[in-house]
Amino acid sequence: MSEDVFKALADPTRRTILDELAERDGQSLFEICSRLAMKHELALTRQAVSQHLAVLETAGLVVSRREGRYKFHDLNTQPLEQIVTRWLRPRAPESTP
Amino acid sequence: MSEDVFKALADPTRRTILDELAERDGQSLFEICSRLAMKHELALTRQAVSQHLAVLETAGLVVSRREGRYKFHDLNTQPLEQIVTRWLRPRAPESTP
DNA sequence: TTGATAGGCAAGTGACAACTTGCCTATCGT
DNA sequence: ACGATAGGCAAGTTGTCACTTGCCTATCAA
Repeated sequence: MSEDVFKALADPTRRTILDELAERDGQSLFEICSRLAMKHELALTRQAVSQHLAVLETAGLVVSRREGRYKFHDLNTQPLEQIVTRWLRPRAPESTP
Repeated sequence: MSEDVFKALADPTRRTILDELAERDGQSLFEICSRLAMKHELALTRQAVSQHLAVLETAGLVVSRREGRYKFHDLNTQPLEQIVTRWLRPRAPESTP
């Protein structure tokens, strides 16, 4: 459902998480936590980030894979494509008549 | 600010308004109200729709022009383009190595 | 000028979402 | 086995957002 995608993108912290995953795929929860703290001065608890990741995963924007006690997260940009084409009408060099 | 764009797109009613403006540009507040009621069974007050339009206008997704006692609203898809390219990395035929 | 129409401003309410706190489970190293 | 590390679950709180209600301004028609 694209509803979940829009709701997931509504939060600035979640968008920053997507930025970080776009920069480097396959990060664990703790890696994302420290990156948010270091690079973005976002001092969130581990649970807060975990909940954000759950929202992103429900939206399909993040895919996770478990390996042992680690859980790695990957970015999935596929749900983004449909949300733009929703209002972008076929391009005409001039505006519509 | 793209922050406003994401917040504007977070609400399903606002997305429906964008749908209606994509279908027909230059609608007044009352036209949008009745369209939401007729086509989408969204029985909102005039003020509710007006507030939604204000949010969309702040985000730059809707541009309005006043003529007499009427205020016409037009869709502007330009702010949408940047929000996609934010995470869409350069395309490779296969997945990243 | 009066009434009707199109829209605006501001305070109040209810619901949801972000975040925290506290506790619990699972995997790895020694 | 034991401690440490990586993560999960659930309840509570606070703030924000969507929506309503009530009143006010501006334009047009008669």
